[in-house]
Amino acid sequence: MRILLVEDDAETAAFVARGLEEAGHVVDRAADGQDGLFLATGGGHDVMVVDRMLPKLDGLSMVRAVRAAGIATPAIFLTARAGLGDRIEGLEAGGDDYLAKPFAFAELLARINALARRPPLQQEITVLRVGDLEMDLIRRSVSRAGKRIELQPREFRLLEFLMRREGQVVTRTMLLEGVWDFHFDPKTSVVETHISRLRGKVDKGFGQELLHTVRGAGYVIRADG
Amino acid sequence: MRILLVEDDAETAAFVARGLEEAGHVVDRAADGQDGLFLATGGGHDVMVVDRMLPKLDGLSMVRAVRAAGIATPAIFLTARAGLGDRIEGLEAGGDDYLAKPFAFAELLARINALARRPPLQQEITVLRVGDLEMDLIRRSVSRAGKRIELQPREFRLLEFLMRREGQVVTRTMLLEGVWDFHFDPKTSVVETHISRLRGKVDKGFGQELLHTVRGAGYVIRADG
DNA sequence: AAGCCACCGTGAGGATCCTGCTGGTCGAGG
DNA sequence: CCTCGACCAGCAGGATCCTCACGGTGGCTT
Repeated sequence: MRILLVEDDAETAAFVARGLEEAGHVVDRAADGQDGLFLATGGGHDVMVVDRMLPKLDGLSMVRAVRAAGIATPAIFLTARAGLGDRIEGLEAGGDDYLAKPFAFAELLARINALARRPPLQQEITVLRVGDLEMDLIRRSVSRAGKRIELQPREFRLLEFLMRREGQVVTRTMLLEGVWDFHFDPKTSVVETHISRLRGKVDKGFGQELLHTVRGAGYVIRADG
Repeated sequence: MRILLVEDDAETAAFVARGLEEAGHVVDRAADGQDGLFLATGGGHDVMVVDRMLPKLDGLSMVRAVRAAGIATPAIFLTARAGLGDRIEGLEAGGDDYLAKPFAFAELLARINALARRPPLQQEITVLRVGDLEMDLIRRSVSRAGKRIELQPREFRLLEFLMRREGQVVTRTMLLEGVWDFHFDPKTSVVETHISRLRGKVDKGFGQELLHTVRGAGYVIRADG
């Protein structure tokens, strides 16, 4: 999930960002309302987490402006104050939820999940399968033909990205954005290197190959020939 | 889709161009506004992606000039700055959209599709069919009578070009421009060679032939006799 | 605080694959 | 039967990709 975090206090921002990333989300950050507005209007976020007090453009106005731009991304406000009046103001501005600092991180996560309208744990996809390859997202474990495979964090993200798009060709650019969060060309063979490592663990020694390269385009994971 | 990219920073240009090409588009590049204007007035582009800051002729002026020349090709501006004023200026100059650097490439792609007035993702044509031959543009896969066919990048583009024009005679010149991006006659039999290879994979072994030669004119793909 | 270790990106070298060209052959049309 | 366009197998240059070893970094332990 892609989350926009707009928070000026560096410490809080770092804490929240880290927590969200550990939970497997991609986090875009902005330190003031103006930057936040711009990133938000770019769209593509599933949720935005916005501090109410921000330099340049306060959180309330920011979300109002985002809504005016026709963006419906759900918003959660963070605030030092916790009065009822504040809450009403926030909702009127187009916010969807409200959290008073200091807050329990777990609660933020829960609300984010709720807002993104994900069935809370019930129907959620927790196991990806491609052929005899299995990935359990909760246990963070991977196995093929019943045999456990140890993956590094980056390798895991890479494989997850591919498996979620089984059968589709995934371009290098998509991988750099989705797995590395690079928005530029590193001009090195990062992707190839990790694909190679992944192959060593996932394909080598098992009869059928699952990771296929599509020259000039990218990679696919696929069970059939 | 044919896209004109006008960007002076070589790295950014390379990254964007590569991403677009991976996504199956044809990219024409210019490094300054003057060249950009020249290429744009040539027409034939579906979208142009223009940096605002360019040598010789800035992006804004360039697009204004293109519009003055009666070319309506939709334009997307790229910019380092992110102010609202800039956005307005851009729209006034005849730009259709606006993207602040650094931007997520996926977003650029989405906006390009939006501007080209493509049905947004839902109704998009992703599968081409001619007789029992099928091409899935997202999966980049081709199959005939249910049997998977492996195609090289150039072969894929060639077949796609033909299938999009089912029943129409496609001339050698059209192919050279649309598939090879050649704007001159190579005076060799590139086209014939690739048609031949394509036949070997697509027609050979299946009863009915789909690729037909039209002597002195070009080629057609057609299911019936 | 120092040292160790896991993880990851870098860059080079080499393997592999793709593709355009050549030139001989085929076959349609006149 | 002749001519010209089309076909296609084989080849080589070059682009792309794979793999490996190395070193930096940051986290963790002692």
